[in-house]
Amino acid sequence: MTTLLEGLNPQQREAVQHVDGPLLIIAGPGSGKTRVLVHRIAYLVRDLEVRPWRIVAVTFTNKAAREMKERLERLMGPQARDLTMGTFHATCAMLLRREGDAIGLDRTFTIYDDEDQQDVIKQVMEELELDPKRFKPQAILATISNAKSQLLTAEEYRLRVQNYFEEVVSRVYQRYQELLDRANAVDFDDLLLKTYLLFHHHPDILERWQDRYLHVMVDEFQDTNVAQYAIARQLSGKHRNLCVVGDPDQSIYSWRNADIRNILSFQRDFPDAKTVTLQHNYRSTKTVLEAASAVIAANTQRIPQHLTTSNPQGSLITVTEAYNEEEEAQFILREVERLAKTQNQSYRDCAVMYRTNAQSRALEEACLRIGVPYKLVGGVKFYQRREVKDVLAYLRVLSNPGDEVSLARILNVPPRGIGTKTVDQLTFMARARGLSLYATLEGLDQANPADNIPWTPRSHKALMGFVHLLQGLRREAEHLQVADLVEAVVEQTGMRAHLKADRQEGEERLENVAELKAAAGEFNTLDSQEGLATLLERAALMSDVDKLDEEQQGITLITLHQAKGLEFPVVFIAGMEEGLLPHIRAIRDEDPAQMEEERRLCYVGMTRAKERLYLTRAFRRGFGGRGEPRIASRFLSDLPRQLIEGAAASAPPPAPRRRLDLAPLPEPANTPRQKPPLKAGDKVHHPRFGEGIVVRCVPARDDHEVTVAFGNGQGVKRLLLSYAPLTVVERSGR
DNA sequence: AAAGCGTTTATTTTT
DNA sequence: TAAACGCTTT
Repeated sequence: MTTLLEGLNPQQREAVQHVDGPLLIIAGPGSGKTRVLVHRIAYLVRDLEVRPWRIVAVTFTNKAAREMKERLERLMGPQARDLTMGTFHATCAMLLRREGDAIGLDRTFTIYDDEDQQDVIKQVMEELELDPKRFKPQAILATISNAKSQLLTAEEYRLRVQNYFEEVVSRVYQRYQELLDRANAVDFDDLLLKTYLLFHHHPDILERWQDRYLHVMVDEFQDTNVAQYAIARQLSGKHRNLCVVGDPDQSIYSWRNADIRNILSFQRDFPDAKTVTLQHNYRSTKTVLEAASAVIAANTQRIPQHLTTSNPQGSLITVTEAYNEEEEAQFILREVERLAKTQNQSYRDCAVMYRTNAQSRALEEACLRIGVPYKLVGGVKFYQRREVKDVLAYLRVLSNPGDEVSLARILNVPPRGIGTKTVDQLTFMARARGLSLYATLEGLDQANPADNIPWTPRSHKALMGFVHLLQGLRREAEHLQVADLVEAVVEQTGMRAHLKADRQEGEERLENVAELKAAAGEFNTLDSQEGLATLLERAALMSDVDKLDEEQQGITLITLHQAKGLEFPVVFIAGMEEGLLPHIRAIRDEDPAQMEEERRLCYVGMTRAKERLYLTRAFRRGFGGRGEPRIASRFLSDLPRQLIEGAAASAPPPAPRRRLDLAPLPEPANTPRQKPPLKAGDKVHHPRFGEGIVVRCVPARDDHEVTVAFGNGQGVKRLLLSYAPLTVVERSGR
């Protein structure tokens, strides 16, 4: 038996050993916080004889939970399986399945994803005769989500309405919730809100769980929202052993309503909390750490950290400018190849990170062209692909016939002659009779000609066929193993035949369906109902990072957000440009808080690197066809010069290269040297922004960066002289 | 009812 | 750019 405290530094040891009362661990990147959490749990179980089932640990992704559990199994054997470990959402789903009865939630409830939610919102808006152009469903949904994250129910939200938009939201929220409740469905936010309400209104139930959980731990605390923190407090309310781990500098999910103030609230709510700070980095080279620290230091709303490392200085950070997106990707892959050949670096050691998913395309294409294997994280999520969701919708209805979003989705999938008009009339009929859609459908079986049926005999026959199909499948669902049920659905609904008929994408779609069946196979050991429920829950709560396989060969393509918590020997961050990182939105909104979050995102990306870090950008990026000229990210200028090699250290870059294997792009109309630099005070004209006055013009690479203040509320723009279609209206006096 | 066509429009991050 | 929408045709 190894000693659990061996090999820990004093601060880590302090965190592991503080087991009585609240504990806040501020853990810098690479400071071994997972190690601390794992050892702390093992210490509790092995040395202090806490029963594993009395510990709950909440992680940010299912993957993190799985890995932690695996490590714990190695330390303490199979009893690690008794630990409660998962994301907030998964943990709450578990609690609600067990206790939901108390708040009128049937255990077969369906979890609605973003797409399902939008369907409901649109339906509600139609019902309330709200113009989706005036009020974007997206925006309404986001506002509702925000309210829920702060534990505001529809009623409570209504009391706080401040303006007309919120008034509209309030009405939609009310009806939206009615529909969800009636469908025995919850959305992501409900998983949290309803858990909170369950405990809030049923102190007896809360007490049972409070008794059970002697220790509550929360990882990635900086990215929790108000509801999540409230639940953590509820659960730990009795024993007060709440341990939270986080790093304010790595808070990057405020757009998902994460509230960095939770850290301050924690200190206020638990004034006796012990705080441990982990600032020694075991991951990165000195160079990487210094550079990242320099970038994050520019944030004003933060507590300064001093990160240290005993790791070697390591190689310089490479900053590269490519002509366009394709060349950027090509540079990255050439470099990957070079490292593989000369540095004996394996593909799986390399990751390319970017701000937006759209950027993955150029990278993917380059991988395919050059023949480098890759693992794409995210993009179009597996469980959200149309054909997969269609099959899942059938399964959801079989499990929970009240799920009207799914029922509406499959009524005519594959096409069976039930058109929008028939569906509308069916919905109307259900409303009129006060029945669910499903009950109305089943009722059609006994319909007699006296009921004036508002559709043609042909439609009626189609509807009856559908009813019988579902009834047959429901019977089979009772005894079939999940994978076989998937098979039955694909076969009997005619989806297989329908997909086969699609020459273009049919094959790929069938493969996806087969993959779903394989995923279902994992739950074949469970009994039919349990297996079905587990598959549906997995489909709803699985994230893409969860599926990332470190063992698999290939470079990783991943967004900066998803990269949180991961590490790679070699990291490329692509698209270091104004408008991308920081994102245009943070610039346009001129919101310092958003801008600081962009900077944190950059920091998170940089600190993923263990040995080598590359920051790349493109002069032009395909956006609406013809590439627009781009300006270097402001974050690049925060890098200490001596840590950088490559173009951006202000040395002139190589002239834009032409790619040989593609048709040459047209040369820009004006090459830099033909255009005399402008001077401050010059009056210029831009076809889009109109007239403006030059504020500044400085040499940048083999070009000039011009800052122009435009009139007409266009604001101040930074442009590249060679690419901006500027014409001089008037020279300032000289 | 369904496929096909042209137009618009909006561009982040995801449990 | 490309997705999503709405309109028209078959």
